[in-house]
This record gives sequence, C-alpha cells and structure tokens, in this order.
Amino acid sequence: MRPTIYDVAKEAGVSIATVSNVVNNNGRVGEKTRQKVLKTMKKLDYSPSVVASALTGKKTKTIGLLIPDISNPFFADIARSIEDRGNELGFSVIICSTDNLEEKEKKYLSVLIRKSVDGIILASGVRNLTLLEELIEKKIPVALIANDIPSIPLTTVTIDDFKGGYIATKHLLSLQHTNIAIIAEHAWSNIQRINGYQQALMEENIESREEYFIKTEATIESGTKAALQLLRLEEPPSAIFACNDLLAIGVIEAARELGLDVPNDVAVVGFDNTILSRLTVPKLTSISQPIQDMGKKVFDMLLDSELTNQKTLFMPELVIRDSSGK
Amino acid sequence: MRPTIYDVAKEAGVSIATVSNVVNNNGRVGEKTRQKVLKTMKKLDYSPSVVASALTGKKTKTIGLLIPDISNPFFADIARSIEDRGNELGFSVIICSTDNLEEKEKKYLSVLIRKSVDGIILASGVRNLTLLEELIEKKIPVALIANDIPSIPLTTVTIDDFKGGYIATKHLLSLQHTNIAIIAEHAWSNIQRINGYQQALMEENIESREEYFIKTEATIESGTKAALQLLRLEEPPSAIFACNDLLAIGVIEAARELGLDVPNDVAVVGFDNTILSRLTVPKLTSISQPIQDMGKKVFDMLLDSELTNQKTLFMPELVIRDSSGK
DNA sequence: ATGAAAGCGCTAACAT
DNA sequence: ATGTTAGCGCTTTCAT
Repeated sequence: MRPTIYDVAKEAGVSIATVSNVVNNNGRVGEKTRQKVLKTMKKLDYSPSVVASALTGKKTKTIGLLIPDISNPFFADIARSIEDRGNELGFSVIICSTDNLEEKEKKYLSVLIRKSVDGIILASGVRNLTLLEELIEKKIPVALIANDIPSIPLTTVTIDDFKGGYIATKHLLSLQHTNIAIIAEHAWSNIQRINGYQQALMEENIESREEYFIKTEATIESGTKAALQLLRLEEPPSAIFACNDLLAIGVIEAARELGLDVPNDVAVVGFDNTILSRLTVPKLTSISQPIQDMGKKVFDMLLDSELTNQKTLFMPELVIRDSSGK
Repeated sequence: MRPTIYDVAKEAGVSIATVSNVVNNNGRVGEKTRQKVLKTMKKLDYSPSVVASALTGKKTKTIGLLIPDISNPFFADIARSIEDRGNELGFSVIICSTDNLEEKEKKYLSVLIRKSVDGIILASGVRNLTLLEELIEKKIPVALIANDIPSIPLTTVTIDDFKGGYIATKHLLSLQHTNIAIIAEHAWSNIQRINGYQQALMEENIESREEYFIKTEATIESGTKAALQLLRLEEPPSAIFACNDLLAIGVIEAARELGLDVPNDVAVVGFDNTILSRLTVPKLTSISQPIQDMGKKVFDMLLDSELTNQKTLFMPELVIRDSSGK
C-alpha cells in the first residue's frame, strides 16, 4: 500500500496536522520538525493523495478539454499548448474528442463533472447550449478557445477572425484577383472570417457572388468537393480562400485533379497555419494563430475568476508561402 | 453545492446505503425503493462523486498516457484510439507530452501517481528505467504501445517491426533497387525495423553499407539533413527507407532541394502511414500500423491483470502510393 | 430489504 | 509550534 499521512506522522513522531502543514507549506512549523518530516516523507516515498485532498474541498488540479478531434493537427496544437500551460501550473488535462457529436459532448461533460474537474476548456462548439448553461449554473469554470458562442456571456480567447478573413482576402486582392471564392465550415469563427472577406471585397467595390460561397465540413474531402464545384463553374474563381488548412489542402487536390496549376490557375489561401501548410505542394499560404499564447491565456483566464466572461483577442498573421502566387 | 448522497437519501426517505446500492446496482433493493431513489436522483440532478468513491478504494476511472508529443500526428492517432476505447469503458485519459525529456517523464509520472490513476500507458520510451520499475513496484498497471523495453517484462502492444522493415525493403528490392539506404531514430522499434531491412538485403545477397545507415531524431528537419548527406554521397542510394513518415517527408524535401525526382531519382518509403503520407507530393508509400486495434487492445490489456506482461503483435501492412515508383 | 456506523486520506478549525 | 478532531462523500460490513 501507498504510505499515508498517518504513516509519515507516526514514523516522524509528529501529528498528521504537522505533516499536512509541511506538505502544504502552511503555518508555523519548526525548522527542525520540518526537516524531520521532509526526510521521513522521502524515506517512505510518500506522495499526498490528490483524491483525499480533493474530497476536503481542495482542487483536483485537473481540467477537461473538449475538442472535435485530437487527431486533427490544429486541435492537437491547441491541446498541446493547453497541456503545456497546465503542466507548468501543476494541472492535468483530460482530452475529450467529441467529433462534434452532441451525444459525446454530453457524455464527456457529465464524466468531467463526476470527476470534479476544476474547469473545462472548450475548443469545440457546443451543440446543446443547455449543457453549457448547466455548467455555468454548477459554477464550473468554463472558457472557450478559438471559438465563441456569442449568445452567452463566456470567457473566450480567439483571434480576430474578422481580421483574419480580411487580410487573407486583401492579400488575394493585392495579387490582382477579383474572382475570389470562399469555402467555410459551420462555426462562429468562420462567420467572422466570411464577414472579413466580404468587407475586403466591398472596399474594392467587388460584389460577393452567391456561387462563390460554399459552406461545408472541415475535412480534406469536403474541400476537394467544394473546390471541384467552384472550379467547374462557367466563370470559375481565380482564387479560393479556404477557411482552414484542411479545406485548403482539399482545394489543392481538386486543382491537381483538374490539371490546374496552383497558384497560376487558382491561388489558394488557407487558415490556421498548421504543420500541414508546410507539406503541401505548393506550400500553403495561410493565416496563423498564435496558438501557444492562446493556450496559455485561456488556461489563465479559466483559473482566474476575475477574468470570467472577458474576451481576449489575438491578432492573426498572414504567412505567405507559394500557393497564393509569387 | 452539488447534491450528495445524503441529500438524495433524505429526500427519498431512505438511508445512504440504499442510495449507494441503487447507484451501483448492488445488492437487494426493493423495486419500489429503487424507483423512488432513481427519481429523486434525477430530480436533484445527482451524480456521484468519483473523488469520494475513489477514496474508499474504488477506481478513479482515469489513466495516464505518456507520449512524446501530442502534436505529432502519429501519436495523436494513438491518443485518439486510446481515448476512444477509454470512453467506451467509462475511462478518462490524461495526456502527458514528454518531449522525450526525462525530467518531464518524471514529473508527469509523479503527478499521475498522486492522482491515483488506474493505469498508465506508455507510447513514448522511458529514459529512466528506475521510474518504470517504481511504477511496477507500486503495482500500478503499465502497458506499452508501439514501443517496447525488452530488458523488463512488460505488457506491450506493437506491430511486428521487424516484418515492417522487411516488407518495406522487399518492396524497394522488387523495384530493382539495390542501393537502399535507411534512416532511423533511436528507439527499440526502429532497431527491429533496421533488422528487418538487413534481413531483406541479406536474402538478396546485398551487403548493407555503413554509409547508407543514418540514425537521427524523428523530425522532418532531421530527415532532410540525413537525406542530403546520403544523396551527396559519391555513390548515392537510389532508394531510401525512412523509419517514420516525418523522416520520409524530410527525405522528399531534400530530394526537391537537390532537384531530384521522387521516385525516379530516389524512391522513398516511410513508416506509420499517418495522414501526412497522403499529403506529400508524390504521395508517400508507407507501412501502416492498425492503430485503432492497437489502442483498443492496449487498453484492454492494461485493465486485465490476466494479460499482464504479455505481448501482442499486430501485422504491419505495405501501403503503396507514388513515392516508391510505379 | 434496509439502516447504522466505521473508515478511506486528507484539511482546517480549535485546543493546548 | 504542535496535536486533536470533525468532517468531506462515498462504500461496505454488520445488524435488524
């Protein structure tokens, strides 16, 4: 059996309160006693049980992270940034890949509650707002990253998605493109990106065309399918802004399928600047999010009740590679 | 406050023991009482505290997963497969990205112990074997996936890496290559792959040359660097077997840098068949591991003490794409 | 079939 | 400065 605080106390000839005090650096403990206890702890290889201490009202030092899919590189990056900050702070993170399925969200959430996590970070949308409201009602700290649900006041960390869409489109515009299509997924962030795209077009007095706008899922296949549809239009776009890298990769594949050259026949800009954008041929121009900073920030906001329901916005950056032209 | 078992008991007019019994489907509880309790639980939105039940000796229903880096797609896939199985079984998984740093391994391990996890799955090597031995001594279930430490009896799930190396090389051989180089990282699995490579060469009476063998880290950059070195040899290899996809991608980049055509000037075979292998140009021929099955299996073995220290071997498969020839 | 009560390992008053 | 003790929410004998 693992040694308990009693074992240490007995062996060191002190009370459990004293042991507890040295473990937690609490209160007044004589230096000699402290040393003795410390030594005994080491000798017995004692490590305090988080389970027991949590039962007395202390934190569990673990948080839950809901993401659509940990095997999606963008979300893996987010997970990593949050994990890193957690590790610095002595927190563990439980991953919950929901596949954007309401049922899984529900199940994961209830498990996290039963485990008394200290907070929950949502990197995925939430289909069932009632679930979210229940969390808030239960006073479980919640924070969102790369994601927002404007209908509820929530702690969030995002980039300025509007600006992201705007600079992506401006970039294409600066390359003399006027027929710019956009492929997006169904998410709040993407709506902002679309708005940014439209704003950029508007500033150049270019009308945004219905047929240049496709909404789909965030997968390579969907990107290919959407791009195929766009590129087979009577008047196909000369540039496509894909609202995430997976879609952009799909676009590049579609172009290859049609024997079209990227960027000369179609320019492509992605979003998120994942590792994938360095691997495509041609390399993908993309909008980057400062994920490390965002992960750190969201963790800190989650834990600091002063910051509840505040929104912090990071700035996206255009990373020019080869897919958008020379 | 969250309702406790006492609240339910009082509200339902029964004892906490009875509530406990209905929660756990234990013992003899009258059907009428059971219904009443169930209803009260729902009414109060009661969910049992895992923390409290864990303190009485029950499981925490959470395990730890040590991997080098969750943002590496291969490990993200492994994490996903384990998470999925955990979810089916009602387990949570805590991710621990160690970056292969002994210090981080140590820290994560001690945190997992303090949190009384029910088991630990290692997808990363372990630099400090003492740490591992301590886990075993503490009777914490440990299992390895895609990874082995032959010097200690351990529960493991791997593919037959020897065979993986063998079929990769055989494939290249069948394409008439005789100058086949290999790039590997420092890991037990890679040693096996190298052995398989050598066996295949031997069967064709080809001597394996010292200068065709490079050991390095598993990153794209290292792959590029290694490939550059190989391809600048007086007698450069006509084929390179990279022991993982990241290295293989590096090789492809090196070839491009040198203006060499893949597969005509250099054929390339990778390993792991990650999502990345579909994205390269040309698409990467790779050896696949049945990760979903392996994740499920390792979880089951971890929990089943009957299976302790057994080894299960899955079969690798050659996935032919474009990087190895036509 | 149901309840009373001890105990899991720890924290936090409250005593001394 | 150190010890005693009452919980925290649950499981589990042991009674009834």
